Amino acid sequence: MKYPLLPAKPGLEGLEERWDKSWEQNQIYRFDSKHSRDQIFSIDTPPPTASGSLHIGHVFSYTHTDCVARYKRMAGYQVFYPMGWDDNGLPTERRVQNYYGIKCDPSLPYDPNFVPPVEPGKEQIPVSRKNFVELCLKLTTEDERAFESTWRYLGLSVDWSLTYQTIDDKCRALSQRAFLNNLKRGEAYQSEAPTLWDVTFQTAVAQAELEDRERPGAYHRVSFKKLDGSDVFIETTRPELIVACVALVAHPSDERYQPLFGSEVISPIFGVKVPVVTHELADPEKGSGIAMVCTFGDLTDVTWWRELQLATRPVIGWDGRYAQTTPNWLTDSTAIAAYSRLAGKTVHTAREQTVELLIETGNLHGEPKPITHPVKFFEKGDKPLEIVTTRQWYIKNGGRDQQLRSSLIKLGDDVKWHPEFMQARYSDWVSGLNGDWLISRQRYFGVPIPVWYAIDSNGEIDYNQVLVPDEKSLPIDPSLDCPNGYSEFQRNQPNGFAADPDVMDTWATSSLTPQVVSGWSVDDDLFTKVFPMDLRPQGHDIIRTWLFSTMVRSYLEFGVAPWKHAALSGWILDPDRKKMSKSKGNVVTPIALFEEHGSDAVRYWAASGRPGTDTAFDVGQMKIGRRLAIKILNASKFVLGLNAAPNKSKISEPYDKAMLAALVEVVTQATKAYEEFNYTKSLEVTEQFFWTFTDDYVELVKERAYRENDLGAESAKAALAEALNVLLRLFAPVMPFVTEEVWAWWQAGSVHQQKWPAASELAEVAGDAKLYFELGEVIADIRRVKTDAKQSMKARIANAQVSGPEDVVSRLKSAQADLISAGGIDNLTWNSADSITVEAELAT
RNA sequence: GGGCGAUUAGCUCAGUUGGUUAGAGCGCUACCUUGACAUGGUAGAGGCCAGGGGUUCGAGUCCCUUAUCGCCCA
Repeated sequence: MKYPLLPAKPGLEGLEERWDKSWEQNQIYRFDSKHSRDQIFSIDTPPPTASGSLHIGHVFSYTHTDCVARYKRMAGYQVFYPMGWDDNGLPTERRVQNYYGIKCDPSLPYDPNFVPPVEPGKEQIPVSRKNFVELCLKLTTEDERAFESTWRYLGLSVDWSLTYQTIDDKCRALSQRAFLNNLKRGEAYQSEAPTLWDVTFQTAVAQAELEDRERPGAYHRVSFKKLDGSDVFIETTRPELIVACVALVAHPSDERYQPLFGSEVISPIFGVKVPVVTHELADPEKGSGIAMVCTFGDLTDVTWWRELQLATRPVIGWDGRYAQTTPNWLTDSTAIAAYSRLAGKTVHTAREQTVELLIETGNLHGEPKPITHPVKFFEKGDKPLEIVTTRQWYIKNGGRDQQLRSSLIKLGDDVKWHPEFMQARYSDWVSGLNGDWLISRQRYFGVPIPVWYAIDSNGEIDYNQVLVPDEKSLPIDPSLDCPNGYSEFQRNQPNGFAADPDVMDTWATSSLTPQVVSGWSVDDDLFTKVFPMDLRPQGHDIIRTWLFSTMVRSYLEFGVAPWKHAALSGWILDPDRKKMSKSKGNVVTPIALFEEHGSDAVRYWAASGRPGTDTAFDVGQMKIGRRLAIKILNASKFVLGLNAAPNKSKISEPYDKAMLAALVEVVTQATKAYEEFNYTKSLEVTEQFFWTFTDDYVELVKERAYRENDLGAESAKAALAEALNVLLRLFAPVMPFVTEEVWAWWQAGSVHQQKWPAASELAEVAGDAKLYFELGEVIADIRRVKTDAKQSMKARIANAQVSGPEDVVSRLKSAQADLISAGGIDNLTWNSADSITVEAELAT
């Protein structure tokens, strides 16, 4: 057998572009739905956020999934492996604002001729919502093109014909349909309630998007007046909310305040009478033990307000500023004058003003005591959240329904978690929920909430009269489309209709990725074949958001878990064990790494990070991967340069059979590892064998293989070719480019469409693996003698004596010709001993 | 404060249901250019398995505890 395609000097350069093109042309990874459910393996790929850049952490986790996908494909499954882009939502808005120097003003009319400036100016140009959305789409399309080429360079075996965007028509329609189903079943509802609110983005924020940050604050000791004129002291970090105070609260068992319970006190500066109430949550240890309840300083205030049915006195508006009009609970002239110093101010300024007022009125006692305390932030925001009362849409998630909560926790048992301990993160999160899922966002680029409201004859919007669209008309934009039975001129008119102005939370759409890719409600045949999906790979940091919300939507719609397996990948840490992030400036761009080390080498590094384990960014590991890739090229070139071809009937030598027996064991272990999604283990056992194969086996059989017209040579060549054939397939999931390159030198088709090696393939020629390891040990001992004597490996050994147990010696004798030639031994003798020992003396 | 995870060679990590003398690669040191490979190869040195206590014939592995680090939650 001659191999005309075998290169004289093999190399890794250019493999990525060449094979990506070939795979695309030959549609190697195209999903074919003409298979039954049990032959299909479906993957619910995480859609990366389009408005950013792919970083090394993405490369890490997506490689893991790709290794599993490639294994499953070779193991005989039709792999359903789509890619999506998460392009709706706030990150895109921000990127578009900064990139073009524009901002969205929904009150403006659409300008079809608007062209954004080449360079963003100092002042952001206001544009209509439609113009804004158009620019979002334009920029995300460009970003997504770049993402796809990065993924192709990395060698992800996705079927690119299945790509989706969370903002595309299909996703918007599906997201709206799912919402309308939730609405129909009573799982989606609107409610006017205190809501965590980001004043910068002017949008509501869900529990899952919260972040506690340590911030400096100060306890201000402030006096309220009892009705008898004496003082009662509270300590507060938010004196600016005195104007919004509705009660004082203390623990029911607190002796100090017993006489006050049920009475009223008068607030400083504003002279408002507020009741003194009791509640278990009031902490006697904290401050003076009695606290001010306001509308709303924090979530505890909301609890007190709700459970004790206190008054509502809102002062902070959606823009984070104090209301211009004087609140109606302030009546006397000093209070009104005092409020004029707060009206229109930010929270920060109002606090300064209130402190001044407290000093002027003699109600601040002592210096404020500085403290550091956790303050709630929107994870993407940089101002503390306020709590404002707004009308919002919610989806039930068990946060207020013990039965649903228990069902969702139990649903976690229907998913197999990798690693297992990740299930605890899920259960803990669900157990700790304290409200339903707030899905409406007061933003522009996203999936619109697909409803309108009737307007009564007085021109007031009636939020109880929700107008919904026909399913067939989805996706709709209620600000552009009309509800059934109305016409456009009735928009915002008495007896007409008004659009819901909000969009849905990004997670409200991305929680539906299994439905999106499976063709739910669009392609029933596909849906039954790929849903529930086999695998959800994702980062463990978004268990509370993406994983949980996906469970919720699937449970509400179908009553089942959306996947059989969830594989949680770890994070990439920089060499100082810090999480890599843009703000630290320690992010590495993937393309530069691919070009420097080769994609296979980068994948090798990624695959050496165990499932669920945080892994250090390590260029050294990529260098090892590169060395392995080069070794694969060279070892293959050696085997094929012998014109070797697989032929089991020619394999006669015991040592050749021993090597194949050892390989059978590797196949068994590598397969078992992949069945547990443990690509790292599989790579490790394969790699370890491969190095013994090249260092020991190849060296030992080399001379025999070079002989001509010799049965021993035929045996060696056939065994080498059989082994190469198996090894290339074992390496293929981790190192798709170099294995494909070598495969093409001597085989037809793509290695990625071959069968995963089975132990049974080699069973008939597998001998006794023990000989493989024992002979390796002996040759290593021979080499050591030469190294110790600082001699070349070519140096002759005059006399060698190999000792060992009888059975070992008899095995080794069956390969003594190989040992003599590889070791350069002139005179070899055997001896009996308890363990293998080698004595050798160099020829002079 | 609660939960989860980690701690093994200078570095990055394996170490299976407890079972001989704890492994690999990188780095380091020495040597070798041999008909696949210098983008190599051969070998060597290097470890109180975080500390303490316990269970056991036997513990890196199981239990308790302390410390340090990371993450999630309050």
